[in-house]
Amino acid sequence: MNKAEETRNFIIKRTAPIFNKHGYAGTSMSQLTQAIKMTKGAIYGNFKDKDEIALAAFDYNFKEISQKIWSIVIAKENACDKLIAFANSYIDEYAEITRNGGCPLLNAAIDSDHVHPPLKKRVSEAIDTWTKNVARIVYSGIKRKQINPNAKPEQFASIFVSLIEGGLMLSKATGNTIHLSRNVDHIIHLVNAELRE
Amino acid sequence: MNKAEETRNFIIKRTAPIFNKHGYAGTSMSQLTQAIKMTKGAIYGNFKDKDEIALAAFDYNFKEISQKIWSIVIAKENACDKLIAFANSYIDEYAEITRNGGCPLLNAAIDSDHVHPPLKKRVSEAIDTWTKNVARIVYSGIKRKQINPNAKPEQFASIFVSLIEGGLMLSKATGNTIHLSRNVDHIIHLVNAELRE
DNA sequence: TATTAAAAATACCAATCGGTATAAAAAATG
DNA sequence: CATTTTTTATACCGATTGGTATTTTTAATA
Repeated sequence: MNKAEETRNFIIKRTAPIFNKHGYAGTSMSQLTQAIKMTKGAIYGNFKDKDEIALAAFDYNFKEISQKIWSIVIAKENACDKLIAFANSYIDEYAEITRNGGCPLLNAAIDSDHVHPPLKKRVSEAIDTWTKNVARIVYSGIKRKQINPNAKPEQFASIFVSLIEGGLMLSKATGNTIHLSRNVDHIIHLVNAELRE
Repeated sequence: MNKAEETRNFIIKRTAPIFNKHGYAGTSMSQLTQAIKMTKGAIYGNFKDKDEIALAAFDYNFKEISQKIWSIVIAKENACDKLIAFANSYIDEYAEITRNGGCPLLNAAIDSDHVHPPLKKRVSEAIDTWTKNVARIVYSGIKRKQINPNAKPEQFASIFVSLIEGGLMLSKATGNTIHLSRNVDHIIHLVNAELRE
């Protein structure tokens, strides 16, 4: 990794939480130069414009949390256990997520709309992969006779993701983790009462 | 209503969707003057600063949708029917909500964080009243023997609001209403299968 | 280590930002 | 209808915006 790649990664890492906290319009170049303790020359030498950093920042933020969650999920054998571990990991990671400005998917979904079409497209794709991954766990569970064959994977995926994102929003906005906790409890209840074979 | 009040209301009505779509930082005074087809004199003659318009805009947006939904809810007698009508009204109003830039509560929750403390406080209060209103319907249903006494009103309220907000986010971000539909279906299922006596 | 190539710092750009002081216009009031 | 008061338009403010051209510094290479 040469110097350029090194600083490019450094810039993304340092500015990613700023974009996540303040949004695209709310983040200024001066905030970024302050955060990286470098000048605009360093930024514009490695990025075309503000848009390119914002997109890279979203990719970074999303990848960071995805990898963390996914490593927890793949460690479980049973499909139901995967889903429960998935949901519980948001409780475990809640402090870290809020420290970085909240769920990057939720933030970018709201922030990008009417403002940043390429970012909006990326958010839409990220939602698709997320819901499909949840549905895939359910399908796999059905095939392996761990989950009730009458289960509706896509329906469950929408509910699952909505409860996580909605819970994160409510808890972060009110400063009360109880909303997320209740939602995760409900997910676990759904898995055990309606999915588990 | 004198001229000042008239234009104040006019400004709020016209600028409210702009703040909802673009967020506080993403909305400029020039966008506002363009929307109202008046000059800055008209704005600063009726509002102290940008903050004051933003807060008034949020109040307006939230009140508009709240009144619409609430009028549908109070028309029902049975607590379970109230909850179902409540959830269904978001399906009916989905087009109108997205036309105005999405759910003002969700947008302001994301937008205000780390940026606009007074707006964040208002969002937090709005969430409290909303969840409490849902819980109150459940409590009332229990008292009137329409809802299972083992129901947990607060838990249900968190889930209810999360499914609505999460569904709105997913559907708006992906351009696919199916997520909101699935969530409303699940709410109805919960009401009929776990609440209804 | 000398030379070349790349990266970062500096200085600067027009445009726009939110906001204000003042002047013109319109509304309220006697 | 004349006068006063309120409301809106105009002109302007310093500060900051994202971005660029150039110079200096640092890294890579022969």
